[in-house]
Amino acid sequence: MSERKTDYHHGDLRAALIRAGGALLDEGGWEALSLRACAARAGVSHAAPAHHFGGRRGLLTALAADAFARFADALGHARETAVSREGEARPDAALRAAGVAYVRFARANPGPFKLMFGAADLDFADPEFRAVRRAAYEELGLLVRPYLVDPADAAEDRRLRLLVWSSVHGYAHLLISGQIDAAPDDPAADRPPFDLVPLLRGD
Amino acid sequence: MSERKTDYHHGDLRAALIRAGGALLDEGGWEALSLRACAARAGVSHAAPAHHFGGRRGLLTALAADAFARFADALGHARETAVSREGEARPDAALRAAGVAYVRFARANPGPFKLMFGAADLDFADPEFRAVRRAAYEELGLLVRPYLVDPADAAEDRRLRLLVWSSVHGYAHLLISGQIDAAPDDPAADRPPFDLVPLLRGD
DNA sequence: TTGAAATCTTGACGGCGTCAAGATAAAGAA
DNA sequence: TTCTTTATCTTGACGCCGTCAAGATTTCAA
Repeated sequence: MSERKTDYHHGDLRAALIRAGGALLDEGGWEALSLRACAARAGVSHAAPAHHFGGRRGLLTALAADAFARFADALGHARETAVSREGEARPDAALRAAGVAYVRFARANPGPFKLMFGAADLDFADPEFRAVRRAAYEELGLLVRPYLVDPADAAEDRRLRLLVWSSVHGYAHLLISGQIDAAPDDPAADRPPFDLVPLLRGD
Repeated sequence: MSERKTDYHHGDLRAALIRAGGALLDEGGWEALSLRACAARAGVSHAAPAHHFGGRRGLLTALAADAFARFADALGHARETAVSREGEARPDAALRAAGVAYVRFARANPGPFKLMFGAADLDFADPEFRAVRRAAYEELGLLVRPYLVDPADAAEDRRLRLLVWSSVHGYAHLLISGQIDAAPDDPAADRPPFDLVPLLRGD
């Protein structure tokens, strides 16, 4: 349970606190995450986390950055390993697979997901947080690129990213917010109730 | 400032607390809303709000219900007063107007909006909360109905509601979550970067 | 070896949600 | 009217919280 090795100089306390915070995030969401509980789980004094993260805001931002990295990884993995089924173009398969991966991540990790997008007054100026958010946005760009009529048209690029992002994110967010009645363990709900491909081709 | 009339039996303390809570919601969001601050603003003792709402959860649920009612009103008003422009069908105008109204409400009332959809472990069993949420969902049904191929097809009905709801909600939520860089006072951002009409007709 | 810096602890402060007990006003019964 | 009951609101206390200052301990560089 306790991760400390000695009374002083834990060695890797920052990582241990991230792990402890992640566990608390999964259990009670970010609203219920306290620095003191996080410290207790890591086996250190109540004020230790503030030293590494500046305060609760800093810890939440670090946890959100960690979640964003895993999120971008999940999207990237889905895009790369997507297999085209009979007559399905490769970009179409990648897009659909990423959409499912997006929803699946949100459902499997509601705590981190709500933290990432719940606007818990995170520190948007934090360099690491900026970097992982940018990585996720570029994953989106890779998915949309094949559908651009003019790959150099930045406005079209932005519009297509927003279209696919908004629709998938909206479904995922409504789902985990309890607005849509779906069995929590029903894998069929992982698939958005609309097809992303015609949404992009339709213009 | 103080809304009380006498030391005891305020008379309409519940409504006064809703007003005070709404103001706090606009100022600092639901995360920063405390029963004690709400009580202080209404000019009553620190434990008074708990008596009327059971606790913080009850107050937040009541505030969310209040916000949902105003939200449904905004959508309904947009739908009813939508004017068709040269050659535009009436349902198309209503749908587009409601989409703009949805985003506009979210941007103008980020505090209530995040409370409504932020899944702040509200009391989803509360009768009033259930009623206003249902009213909003039925507003959505009125917008989508004209596009149903078979008005009796419940599955299609649900699918179209989810499509338009997801896309507009996703855009609105990404916007107020700071994920999309847009000037907070830019009215052009009220309009989703996609047209809802072909999204519904496209199938 | 020694001084400085980084790491973590200890203790305290006010604010918070919640509960129990009490005070006061309103409403109903006689 | 007076008495009793009920609803409303206050007071006080409890433990948990984030944060800060000060101290203790370890590491590291000079």
